[in-house]
Amino acid sequence: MHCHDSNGHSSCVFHVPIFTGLSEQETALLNQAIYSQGYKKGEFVFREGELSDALYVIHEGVLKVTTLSNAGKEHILRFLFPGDFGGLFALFKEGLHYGNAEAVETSVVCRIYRHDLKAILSTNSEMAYRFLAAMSERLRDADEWIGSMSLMDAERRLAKILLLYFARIADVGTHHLPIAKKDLAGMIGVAPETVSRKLASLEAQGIISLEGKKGIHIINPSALKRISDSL
Amino acid sequence: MHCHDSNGHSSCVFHVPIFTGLSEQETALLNQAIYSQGYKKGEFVFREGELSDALYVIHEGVLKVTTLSNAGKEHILRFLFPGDFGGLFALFKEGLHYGNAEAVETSVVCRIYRHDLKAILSTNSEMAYRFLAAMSERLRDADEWIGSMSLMDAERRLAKILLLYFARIADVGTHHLPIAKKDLAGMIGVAPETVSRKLASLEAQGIISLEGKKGIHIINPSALKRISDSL
DNA sequence: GGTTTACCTTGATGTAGATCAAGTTAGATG
DNA sequence: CATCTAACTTGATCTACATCAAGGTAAACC
Repeated sequence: MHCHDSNGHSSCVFHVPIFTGLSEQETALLNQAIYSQGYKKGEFVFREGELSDALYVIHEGVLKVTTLSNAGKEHILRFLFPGDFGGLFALFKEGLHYGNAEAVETSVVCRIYRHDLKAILSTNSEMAYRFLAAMSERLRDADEWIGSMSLMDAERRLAKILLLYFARIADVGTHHLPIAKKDLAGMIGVAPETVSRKLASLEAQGIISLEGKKGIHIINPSALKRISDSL
Repeated sequence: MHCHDSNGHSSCVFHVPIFTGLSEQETALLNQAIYSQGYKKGEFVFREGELSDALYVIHEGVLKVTTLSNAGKEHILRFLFPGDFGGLFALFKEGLHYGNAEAVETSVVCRIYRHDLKAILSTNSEMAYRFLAAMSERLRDADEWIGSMSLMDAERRLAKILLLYFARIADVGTHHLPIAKKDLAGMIGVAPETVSRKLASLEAQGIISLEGKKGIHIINPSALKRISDSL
């Protein structure tokens, strides 16, 4: 299925920074190469160990990317929001996916096959360059997170992840985290109980307020920033 | 200074996978664009916060890339060995370096300026594609390491880093780690004392043997593998 | 090559956070 | 809408590792 929105215009990837500034011809080419698919909550877009030859771009919804350790413990690598892309390693290294991508809520994901992407990249070096820039940014984020994991305590990491995700969430226009707290725990590498306690502590300090299971309101973002920067 | 080895042939980057398969003309172009510089132990190739417009490729020696937390605690992101490259973020995002690159021993580093690299990439899409592949591999490594940091204990992380670096070191042809143990500690995010104790424990189990300050011999790599994979 | 210095080792103590356990609640499901 | 179930909370205990402290030792430097 090709990817068009209700107006009949192409959609999916055209609001993604990497794909901006294409000529009309290239746009048409790219548009032809896009396949979209819907996923319900809990469904997998791809799984660890699968062979793949496509780039995945999130159009709607949220995916979580996880890896399983040999003993079966799950670790959450990242969440993907609209405009984010995934599956890079399997795409470029012609290898296997090293993570699972699971829909956290009903989602639409666009797919561009390697063959088509390669063709577009080879005629558009600006786009290839933007791709390199986007990947170096992701690499920077990963490096920063490695640093945080190794020298920040649970409270600081929590403050950091809250700021990080609410910055993304604010784009989407809601302050309701579509993420279970145990998943939050999985991301920052602590036990769910610890997240519970730390969130309660932040609420007691008046920095955030909690409502229901997934409702987290940031009352005082600069206090969070102070905590996460304090080391 | 342009970069030539003692035979008068171009060197530095031509044994680096990304730069293979260039035409004669492109090789000449690239060769013209390479500047090399020597660094003594302890000297910095670049520093956090500096503006930069070059790609750095390690020719000889070892660099360590570190970040400083706001409070001044150092974390080691990675070591760079001959053939590795660094400075990607500042290069592609036209931003500032987010890490310090320091020579761990006498080193030679080659530099390719953005302007020249861009020119070469734009006429050689295969090379741009190889660059993307190399970066996706580094991203995978970073992701894997984030997972390890969050769900492995000190002993497993130590086993993993030993295997990781000795695989690289073996290429270079020595089993003598050019890295102080406190730096090893900095990489895996534990206290130096813990590294001391865990190494002693591994030696007691007959898996490694220690000699002098930086001498670590891997006696039983598969035992290390078993430890690092056991979760 | 002797001296200096930073690195390393080993032991003792403290603590953040994991784990275990048991009760509570929100939201999914039919 | 009622029920059911997975997620969450809160408390008690336990442990791996950090931190503090005080020698020892290799390597770097003159």
